[in-house]
Formats: sequence, C-alpha cells, structure tokens
Amino acid sequence: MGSSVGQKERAILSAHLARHHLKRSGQREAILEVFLRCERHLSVDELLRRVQRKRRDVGRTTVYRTLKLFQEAGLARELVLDGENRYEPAHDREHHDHLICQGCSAILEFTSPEIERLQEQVAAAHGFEVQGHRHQIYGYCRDCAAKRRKALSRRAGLS
Amino acid sequence: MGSSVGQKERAILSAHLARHHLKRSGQREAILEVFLRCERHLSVDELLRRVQRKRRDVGRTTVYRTLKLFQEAGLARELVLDGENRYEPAHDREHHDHLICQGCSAILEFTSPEIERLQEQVAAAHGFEVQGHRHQIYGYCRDCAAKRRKALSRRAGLS
DNA sequence: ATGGTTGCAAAGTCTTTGCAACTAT
DNA sequence: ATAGTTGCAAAGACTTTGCAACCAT
Repeated sequence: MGSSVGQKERAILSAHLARHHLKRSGQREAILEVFLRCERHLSVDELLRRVQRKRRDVGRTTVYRTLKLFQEAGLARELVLDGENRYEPAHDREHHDHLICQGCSAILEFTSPEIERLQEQVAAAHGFEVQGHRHQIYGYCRDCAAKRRKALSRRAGLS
Repeated sequence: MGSSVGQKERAILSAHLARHHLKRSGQREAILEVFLRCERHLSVDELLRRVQRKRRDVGRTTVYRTLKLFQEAGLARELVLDGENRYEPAHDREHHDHLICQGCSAILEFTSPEIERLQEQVAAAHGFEVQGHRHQIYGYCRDCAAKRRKALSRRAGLS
C-alpha cells in the first residue's frame, strides 16, 4: 500500500514533467503522496508538516513550488476558506462544495449533481468550457443560527 | 446626484454604527460612496486610489479597516479572483457569479435563479441559514477554448 | 556534462497593529 | 470630556526569488 494510491495522478504528473522537460525528484513524489492521501483541504503549512514527517529534507519553498506545479498539471486546486489559502486534489473522485458558517467557522460539505448540471448549461450558454468550479455558501449553521435568533429577539424585546 | 445613490446602504451602515456604538466619519462616507458607485470588483488598491481622488486624507489603513467594517455590516463581500483579493457590494441589486477564463483571465458574469433556488434547498437540508454565496466556474472562454483545441490537435498530429 | 531542483536566507507582497493626534457625540 | 477614528510607521503573515550546492537524465 501507499504506492498503490494515486496511480492515475502519478501518471498525470509524469506526463506533465515529460512534456515540459522537467525532472522527477524524491520531494515531489513525497509531496504528491501526502497531498493525495488526505482528502481534506490543506494549508501550505499543514502539508509541509505532514510531508516532513516522512522526509525531513523538504523545505517550505519546495512545497510552494510543487503546489504550483501540481496546479499547472491540473492535479491541485487552490481555494480560499475563511481567509486562508488551501489546496485540494483536483481529481477529486467526487467533487464537493462548501457551506461555511460565519459564526463558528465550521465547514460542511455538499454535493449537488443538479447544480453541476445547471452550471454546465450556464457555461455552454457563454461558449465557456468548464474545467472546474468553486461554490461556497456562507451563512450560519444550525446552532449559530439558533443563537443569533435568540440574541436578536432579546434585543428586540429591550428596545 | 451622488448623495442619492445608495440610500439603503447608507441606512444599513448607520444602523450598524449605531448598534455598535461606532461613529460616522468623512472617510467612511467617502469610501462607501466610491465603493457603491463602481459595480466592478475592486482591489484595495483601486479603491484607495479612487477614494483619494475625492479626498486626499484617506490612508490605506483606513480602507482596510473600513472594508472590514462593511463586511461586518453586510455591505461588502470579499472574493478572490485570479489570486487577488477583491471586494464587491453585497447588496448587489441582482447577485451575480463568475465564469473565469484560465487562459486570458477574462471574467464573465452570470446569474441563475435556478441555481440559487437549489442552493437554498441544499442549505435547508443542513439546517443552514444562507447569508450569501460565491460561485466561480473556471475553465476556458470561447476564444481560449478554440485556441487550446487547435494546439492540442496540432500536438496529436505530431506524435 | 547539462540543466532542472532544493533549501536557505533575503526580498517582496499584502494586511494588521501600536500609537499619538484628532474628531464625533 | 469620552471614546471611537485616522494616518503613519512598524510589525506580521504569507509567498516568491536569488543563489550555490545538488541531483536526474
């Protein structure tokens, strides 16, 4: 195990490297490995820490450079959550989007084939060829919404 | 004219200021004015420059602080386009989302009531109270898609 | 051998904070 | 008078770049 994960992604990376006359390296392999392994969205820092657990000789700079490389190869996608830059595998088996709570910063995930279908329609109407998307709904989760309602009615009662 | 624009937004800001025991200021008014005036998404820098044309005594710091204030008041929304932090009025008469070209960085806008409706359903299913959303579809615009297809078939022909 | 890759330290961005002067209430 | 606001300069956080050593091809 380990090396059996991400066969396809490895191939994509190899192809990209070959096409651009770039080289393999232990660091790149290690980063890819870790990156694909964790489904969650990682910050540069988290990724760095995890990679370093496996291989001490990986610098922060390399993580930045490698993430850029992954993006160019179409393997990674950058997203901003709660003001933080994060990254996720682009060939996500099943793509998901986010519900972000403005109260407690919780992040719920959702998928909606219907929305994806509508997106394609919208894009087609503009002659646009879709590569991916990013869809964030922000507001208040069940708990925070309840708290807010309470706070609001309390205020209303006072005035 | 000028002062007639953004009546509602002024009211919202006033209410927010009052509720939080904050004060009015010429700078805040000027920034709001300019911010509402331009429909496009502005970077902090652009906003600063435009505001300074009207009022020299506005510092960059104040723009940052005021944008944060606007966000808290629900008047502004932050978004990341092409790696750049930008802001747009949140009470946008009609909310729009973006199609972003990875080739030429063009940004097309779209609206889709159907998608908005589905969003509400998704949110409701999670007990989530929607305040807003951000939906970016990225890929290639008509022209760039055509160029890419050409480039790809050329390569295929060569190999 | 050639030319891409790496880590480090330095330089760059963009954003926030400390502070004294200023201003709305 | 009191308490929030401002601009500036300094500090911070995050990212990129210059460079000499290193490594894949």
